[in-house]
Parts: sequence; C-alpha cells; structure tokens
Amino acid sequence: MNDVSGTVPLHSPQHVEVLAALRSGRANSRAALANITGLSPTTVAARVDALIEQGHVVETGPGESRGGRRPRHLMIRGDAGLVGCIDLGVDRASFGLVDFAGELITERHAPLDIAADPRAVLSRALKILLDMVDEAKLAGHTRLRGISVGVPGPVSSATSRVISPSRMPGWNGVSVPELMRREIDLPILVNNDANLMAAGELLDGREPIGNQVLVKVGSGIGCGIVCGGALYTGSNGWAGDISHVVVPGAAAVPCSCGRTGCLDALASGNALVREMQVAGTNVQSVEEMIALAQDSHPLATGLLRNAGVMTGGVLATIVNFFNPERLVLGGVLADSSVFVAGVRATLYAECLPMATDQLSIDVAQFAATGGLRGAGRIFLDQLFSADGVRTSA
Amino acid sequence: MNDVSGTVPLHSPQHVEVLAALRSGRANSRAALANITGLSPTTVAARVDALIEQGHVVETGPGESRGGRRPRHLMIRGDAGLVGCIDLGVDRASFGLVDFAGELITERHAPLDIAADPRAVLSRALKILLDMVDEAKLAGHTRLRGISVGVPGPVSSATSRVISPSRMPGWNGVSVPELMRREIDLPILVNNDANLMAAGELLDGREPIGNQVLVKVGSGIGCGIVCGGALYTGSNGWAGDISHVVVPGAAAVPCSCGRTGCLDALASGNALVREMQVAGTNVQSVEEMIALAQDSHPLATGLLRNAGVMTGGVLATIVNFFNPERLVLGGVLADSSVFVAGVRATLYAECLPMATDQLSIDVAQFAATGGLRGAGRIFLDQLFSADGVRTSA
DNA sequence: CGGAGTTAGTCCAGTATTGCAGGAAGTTAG
DNA sequence: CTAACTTCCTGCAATACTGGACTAACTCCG
Repeated sequence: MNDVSGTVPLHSPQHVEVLAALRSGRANSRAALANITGLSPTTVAARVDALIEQGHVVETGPGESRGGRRPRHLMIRGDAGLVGCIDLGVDRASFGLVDFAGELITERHAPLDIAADPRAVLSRALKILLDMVDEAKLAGHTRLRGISVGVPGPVSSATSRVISPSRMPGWNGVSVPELMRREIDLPILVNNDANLMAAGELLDGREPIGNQVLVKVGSGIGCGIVCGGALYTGSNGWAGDISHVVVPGAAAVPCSCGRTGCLDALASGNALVREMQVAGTNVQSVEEMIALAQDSHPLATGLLRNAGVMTGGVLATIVNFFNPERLVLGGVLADSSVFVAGVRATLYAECLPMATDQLSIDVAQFAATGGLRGAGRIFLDQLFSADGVRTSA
Repeated sequence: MNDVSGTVPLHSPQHVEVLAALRSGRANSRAALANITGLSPTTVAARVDALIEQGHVVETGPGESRGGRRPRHLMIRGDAGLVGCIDLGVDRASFGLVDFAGELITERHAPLDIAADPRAVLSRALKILLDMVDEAKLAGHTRLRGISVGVPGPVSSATSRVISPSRMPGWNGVSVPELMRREIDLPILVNNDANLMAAGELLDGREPIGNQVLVKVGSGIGCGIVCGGALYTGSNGWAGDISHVVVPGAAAVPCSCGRTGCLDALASGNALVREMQVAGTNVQSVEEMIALAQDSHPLATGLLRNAGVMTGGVLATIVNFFNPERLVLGGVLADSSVFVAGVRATLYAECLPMATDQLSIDVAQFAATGGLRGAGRIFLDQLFSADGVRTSA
C-alpha cells in the first residue's frame, strides 16, 4: 500500500477536510461527506478515491438504505498506525494504545509515583508502553506513530513545558517531549490530564456539543473546557486550572501554593483523605473513603458532601461566566454520589435559574479511560490536520 | 452605483472572505489581502474588481512604499449605508450612527428611564435616532440600513428576547426587534450592553487578540467575552453575566434576584451610591462619588476600593478559569483609579503568578462610545457575512 | 543617475471544483 | 411486477482558482 506519515508529515491540504469529517463520525459515506463539508459530491468522490488509494480510508460495504440506493460506507483505516497514550496520575498511571481510527485497543493501569525523578518516571512509563505495543503487534497491529502524554499539572501551550505543578515535585520546567525523545524518536505531545479527559469525554459524541466543562476531581482538582466544539486551553495553556481558587468562607487550610483556603487544599481527594486521617480513621485512599460513605459512614459522607458543596460553589461562578450547555464530573470523586449531589445542589442554589435550566450535569462515562481516549484523540486531531504533529521544542 | 443590500440580503459567498479581511483592518491592498486570506493574488484581484464594480469597495490612491511598488489602497465604502446604534442604560441612553466602514459618524447622549414601558422607551429612542439620521443626511450621508440595540440585561441568543433582567422592570420576555419593527421596517439586532462594549473595545485592534474579558461596571455589573478573536455569548446568550455571583465573606445585602451578597448588590454603581446615602451623604450619582474620591473623601474612597476588591475577587476565579491575555475594565467605575487599583491588587493577590504574569489589565479606551462602536461592529459583521442580517423573531 | 533589489499587481496556461444531467441501486404502492 | 420516487454515486462541460512568469513602480546604494 504505502507508508502513512513519518514523523512530521502532513496530508495534502484538501484531504484534511474530508478526513476530519470522516473522523468526526458525523458522516460515513460520500453523500454524507458532501453534505457536511459543503463540497460537491464530485469533489468528495475524487478526494475519497485519493484517500483510498493512499491507504488512509477503506470502503466497508453497503449501509442501510434510507429509501434509495444504499450508501457505500467509508472508514478511516485503523490499522495504519498506533498512538501510545500515557495518563500520569499522582501515584498511578494509565496506559493505552489507540489505533488510527480512534479506537482504544488496549489499556493497562499501574502504580507509578510521579514524585520520583521525571526522567526515571518517563523512562519507566515508556517501557510499559512499549511492552504493550509488542503484545499488540502479535495481535496483528502496526507501528507506533507517536505518544500522547497527560500530566497532573499545568502545561505551557507555547513550550510544552510543565509549569509550577503543585502535585509534581521536581517537574517545574520539564519538557516531556524533550526527555522522551532522548529515548525514542517519535512525535510526542503533552497535555494537562483534565484537558485530555475533557477531550475524551466531551469530544466523543456523534453530534458534538459546543460549550462544555469537565471537572476532574481526583487526587487534585482540574478542569477541561470545550468551547465552540474544540478543546480550549486559554492563552498560555492553563485555562481551567481552578485548583487555587479561594473557597469562600472555608477553613484556612494551607496550600502548596503558599496561600490558604484553595479549592485543591480543601476539596481534592488528597485533602479529604488527610482530613479522615486527622480525625483518627485509618483511611489510605479516596476509594476507601467513598466505600465508607456508601456504607453511611458519617464523617466520610459529611466530608464528601462538603467537598461537593465547595466545588459547586466555585463552579457556580464558572457556569454564570461561561454559560455552558453541559457540565461533566469526572475523576475518582465523581464515583461518590454524595459528592455529586453536593455539587448539583450548590449549583442549583447559587446560579440563577436562567443559567441552570438548560444545563445538564452529568457524570463522566469513561471513568479510568477518558484520559487515554482524549490523549489519542488529540494526537490524531493533530496528525490528521493540515500541519501534522509538531512536537514543540 | 447600485443598491447595497436590502433587508436580508447576502453577499456572494466568496466575496465575504475578502470583505471580512478588509474590514478587519489587517489588510488594505490586494497584496495584503492575498497574504492574510491565503488566496492567490490573482483570485484576490478578481474578487476586489467585482467588489469595486458592485460599489462595496473603493480604491483610495496609493499608499506608502515598503521598498517597492506602492500598494493601491482599498477601503470599504462607508457611504453605502448607516447603522443606527442605541445603547440603553438604566437611566440614560447613547445613540450613534456608524457608517458601513465602521466609523462612528455622530453620537448623542440623553436621559431615558428604562423602567418606563418598553414600547414607549423604544419609541422614544427610535425617534431620537431618526432625528440624528435626518441631520446626518443633510451632511450627505445615505440611508439607514438597520438598527443595533444594547440593553442592560440578559438577551437570549435563540429568541433575542430579554430574559429576567434585574435592572429592567417590565422587560422580561420582551423582544426588542419585534417591538421596533412595528414602527420601522428594518433589520434590528439586540444584545447585552456588556457584550456590545466588549465588541467595541476588544475587537477593534489591528492585530486582534484572541482571548479577552471586558468587565463593565456602571449602574450594574456585566461582562463581555472574546474567545478565539470573536465575541462569545455562551450557549444561551448569557455568558459573562456575573451580576449574581456570590461574593465571599461580604455583607448579606439583599439582591433583586432574591438572594443576598451578589456582586451586583455590593459593588455596582447603584449599590455604592445607596451606601453613600445610607451613610448620610447627599450623593446622587456614581460620578459625584468618584469626584469625591478624587478629593480623598474617606468613605467614597473606601467604598470604591472595596468594590474593586470584591470585583477583583470574582474576576480572579474567571482569570484562573479562562486564562485570557487581556482584561479590560469599562463602565463608569473604570474612571475611578481607586476602584481600578482595588481590582488589580486583588487579581495579583488571588491569582497564581502564572496566571497573571502574561495578563494585561487595562482601562477601556472609548468610555461612553464603546457600546455604540460595538453595536455597529456586530451589525456590520452580520451584514457582511455569508448569511446577512437575520433578525430572529 | 542607473542598475540591483523589492514590492505590487496582472496575464496565462494548467488544475481543481462545481452544477447538472444522468446512471445505479434501492424502497414503496398499487 | 411494474411505475414512481428516493438516495447514492459518477460523467462532462463550464467555471474558479492557482502558480509562475511578467510588467509596473518604487527604494537604495554606489
């Protein structure tokens, strides 16, 4: 057939348009493509032929008739390559392989302490990922074309460097692409974990929704934004970083940022576990705590609800300001119904009815794989764009 | 020459591209147009010729040489029509005429109580506007092609109706276009006043900045958002409505929305004047109060500073969330340096350094005419777009 | 002042795109 | 089992767009 893109390849300027439409899932036949791109059927046919010729697209047999001739379904060729996805958490990491069609082929979860030396952490992560690739290859899959990494801290959109991350000691100024490329010659992308989760959870639907917010409450608190149907990362890359918003009227708990009363220091998973420990319980993780709350443990329930209320209080301002149509709660704490109820109650109490009556508040659907899916999606979005994957710096 | 667009006309699909580039001010010759549109010089030349033929564009003589042949400057024909702009405030209104080139030709300011019957208010506003048109016509200007109105309350983007406006008693559910079209047969646009001011202040620059926030603090508090270089109004039209965000730890002043401690009830011009009156002073307007503060009146100064601090506290969350590159303060209170200092101080104190060190915090440049300019701009943007001006219902 | 270098704009032949008129392959109704 | 209608896809001639060579107009420097 041929080789599908090397390191920084690009697709012919026009074909991107058709590819993007196909990838969006909103069109899967020549006719539908013509419809949503606005191009003429003739042009679409010509471009699709070229893409098939190049091996990017395949025809997958006839679809259902809608009262006339059956459409000949088209698909992105998934087996053209793999994207390695690494979602680094504070004390564990998730790994996945996404094929070129955007499907998550395999996943793996392993403990990994991010506080260790960045180089060692990335080295270890890369090894795990490459092991997965080896196994997948046995199953007939093709080459790894790039790696997309998520980290629990702010990432500069200009330099791809991690900046002032409160949960990643030793990582300030680190460039993940730079470090990883010392070990492997592939395009590498880094992003904040909440942004990846937003991409995975919110950009997935067939009919994409324009303005949405995803709040990830795990060890820390982060938030990813979708604006106008695309991931929004702000002017410098740290849009959505609400960790250090001061919570009105809360206790003056000291925060890693040097101030007191930050949302992260009060309502994050870490903060809650510490509170449980201070109170004398033997809780080691948020999961344990949520389990306790499900058994009506008074302290755990109270703390979780209160964390929901505090988070909801901050989100109220955001909902008023941003007027999204959908708010999604993700991360470990989203598994706690008490927490979710706290968020919902506070939002409905503190926002004007106007702002909430068209708003849907949901819980993330993909749980532990949302970040991986998002990592794959973002990489592929860039790969299948007019200028290909550029690993900055 | 010919007639430039009737009521709901559209320009030929392609020409919009060139027109938009010209209107943006970032290009004023064929060569520059080719540069920023990405079209070939040949195509641009052809389209410009067509536009000149149609009377939308004129050649305005040679420009400065940049080391080679001089460019032949191009301009949108301003005299092709006028847009009537009405910026309704709580107790006064501004009126302006903007020509098709986007220049504000005339302006007028008059007292007008918005609490009166909507129909009467609009009738009176229209009369003033038409008077201005008559005068302008004597000066050689052409026909009125539409009206763009700003109101101090939320406007639904779907229906163009004013919804739950706390400062506009009797206006809930009112459709300004509908009412005005009973008196005049022209396309009418309505928008929130802060959005218009944002359009006027932030979309004006030669080199447009992507993500900005304008906060208008006058009688009330509102905020307009520019995201990705375009005005952002959210999913329903009320993005930026921060009037009813609860201010942390402030007095429980009752608000028109039925709750207590809203930003609008504490830091708006109205709230401050009332505070001054409660304290026994004889202040009647924010302007008086600002004048007092400039003479170091302790209470006025203190209240203004505190209003700045409270506003800054809310904006801190927004800056963290939205990560804009620029924040602009407008409205009457932006004339008070104490207020501005309060906002600045609080932002720098409550945001992470990361979020503020690339942020510029400015004061609006157009003062009373920002809203009018924005009204004109938004109307023209729609008129010169692929689908023309649609006055929704 | 006159060539070298630059920038702006135009002419022209080749290519991409479109609109439209079919053809292909269905469904539905009688 | 036609006949009428839908929907999907493909020729073909007309049209729009492009890239590159060319002209025009100007600056700069020796």
